Amino acid sequence: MEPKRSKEASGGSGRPRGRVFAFPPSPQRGVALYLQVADQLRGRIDSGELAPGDQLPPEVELADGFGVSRHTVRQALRHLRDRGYLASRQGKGSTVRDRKRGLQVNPVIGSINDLVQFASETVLKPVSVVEEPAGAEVAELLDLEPERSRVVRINGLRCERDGAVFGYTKVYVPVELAKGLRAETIHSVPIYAQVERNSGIEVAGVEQRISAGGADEELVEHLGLEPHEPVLKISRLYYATGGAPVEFAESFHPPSAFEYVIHLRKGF
Amino acid sequence: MEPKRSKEASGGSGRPRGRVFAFPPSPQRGVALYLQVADQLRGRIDSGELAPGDQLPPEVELADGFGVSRHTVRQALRHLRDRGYLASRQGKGSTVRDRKRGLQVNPVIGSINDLVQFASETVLKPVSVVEEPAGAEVAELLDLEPERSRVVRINGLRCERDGAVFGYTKVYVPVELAKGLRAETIHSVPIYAQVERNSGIEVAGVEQRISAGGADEELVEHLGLEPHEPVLKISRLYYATGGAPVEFAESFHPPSAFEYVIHLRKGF
DNA sequence: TAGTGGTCTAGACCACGGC
DNA sequence: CCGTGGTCTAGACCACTAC
Repeated sequence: MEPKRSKEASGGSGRPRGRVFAFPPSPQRGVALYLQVADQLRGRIDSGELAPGDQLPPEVELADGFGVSRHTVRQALRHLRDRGYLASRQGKGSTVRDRKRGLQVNPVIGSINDLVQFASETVLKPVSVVEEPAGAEVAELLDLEPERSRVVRINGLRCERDGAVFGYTKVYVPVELAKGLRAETIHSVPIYAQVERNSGIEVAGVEQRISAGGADEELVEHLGLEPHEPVLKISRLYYATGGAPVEFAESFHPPSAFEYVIHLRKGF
Repeated sequence: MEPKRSKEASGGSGRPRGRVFAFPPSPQRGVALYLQVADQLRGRIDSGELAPGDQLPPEVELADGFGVSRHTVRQALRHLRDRGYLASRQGKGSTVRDRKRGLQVNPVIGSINDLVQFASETVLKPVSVVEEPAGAEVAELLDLEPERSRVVRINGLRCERDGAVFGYTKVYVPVELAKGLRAETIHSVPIYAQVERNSGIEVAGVEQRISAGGADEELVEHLGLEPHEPVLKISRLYYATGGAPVEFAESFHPPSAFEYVIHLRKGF
């Protein structure tokens, strides 16, 4: 017994005790233990120390190595499994999965939170920000008058936090809703979130259409592709509670750098 | 202590002891306790006894009512949360979600049932059915031994009921699971459904990866595309309850003929 | 038979939300 | 301050896989 530890963080933080898989410098306080464990493992995966196909040590061994209980290790593994990093099979073990950069729509529900999560893990590096008349297609989608209505268009590179580019995005926002858009925060704060905050309009949903296309000059230039090279095209229409469109975005991704993963499970 | 229970099922099954939320008739043996708890709760939700917006009893109370530990209750709640039935907030409690609206309805494909629906509305016109050794990639995905294991491969055209072709599909099934596959029914009965029926294995989920690629000779021939023309590529890995892969399928669609639409709505 | 993940219990402290 | 979900420990048995 005696689960006492006189803790300070959520549920307590760890004290190094194990060996091989222990926390290197010092466990962060204030962060859930299982997240620290998951981060450690994810780091080993991202760094290539654990390659796709590799088998993880048994849970009990991990628990011992990290100096945590097996339950905590399992929580960490579940976290990584949910995010596509691992696969586990009873009686066999857990193995590292091949995970391209991509949007994971998880368990069954693709909630908008997945999108938020995804956006917060990536960076939009603006290439151009212009105000212009809405073209026919954009006007149609945003419920504006073609040519007469004006939109703010933001083109930029989709990057990982480490700078790796995995896509090119064009975002269209009606000028009226783009008032408070700050160029300085575009790279880190999702545009739809800024629009939400500035306009008071709440984004209630997103309609995504996934298709394929060939690279045009713009993509060739910014993504270093060959002309007409196949790219994954994802267009998103954000709309407010009443159904009014708020923002339209098109993203283009080289298939080698991005994959859209959807998990469907048999419902009840 | 004394966690002994001399059980027969996985981790033991429950014995009615609680009151309000106890198991009515008799808990099924052989089914995980947390699934039985989840089923009970889901029943109350589906029947309307627990309506959207309603708050669930606290976890400790549920645990007491069902006569299980809080951990088991939490596992059940997580199960339901993952499936869009519930939302939980620290300090507040768990509430029933409006699953109709809260879940992204996907006009094309959204849950596994939509996939069934989709498959039943379309036709697979077989071009070739062959038995062959599993290649490296397919063996990896289906958890088979490369070259030694054999698979049945079915290539065919995806058509609307009216005959319009909108894609090309390659399906791989381990020979052991393909025994009862009848060529005559391939066009109308989804292959995974036939595998299910013949093998007794139940498909529990599907992992879909959406990407883009260029048309190869096979696609040029059967879909009438230009070489290297961009196509939408969707790979599906069907797996059974334990996670064992059952079937792998690759579909290729010209962007002009097929679009993947996903609708996300703001949950809590 | 041994190893590994899956399930379960009993009990405890912490953080958040509202009173 | 209290109630509720979130996290964590320690220990145990079961089921599936492979040897």
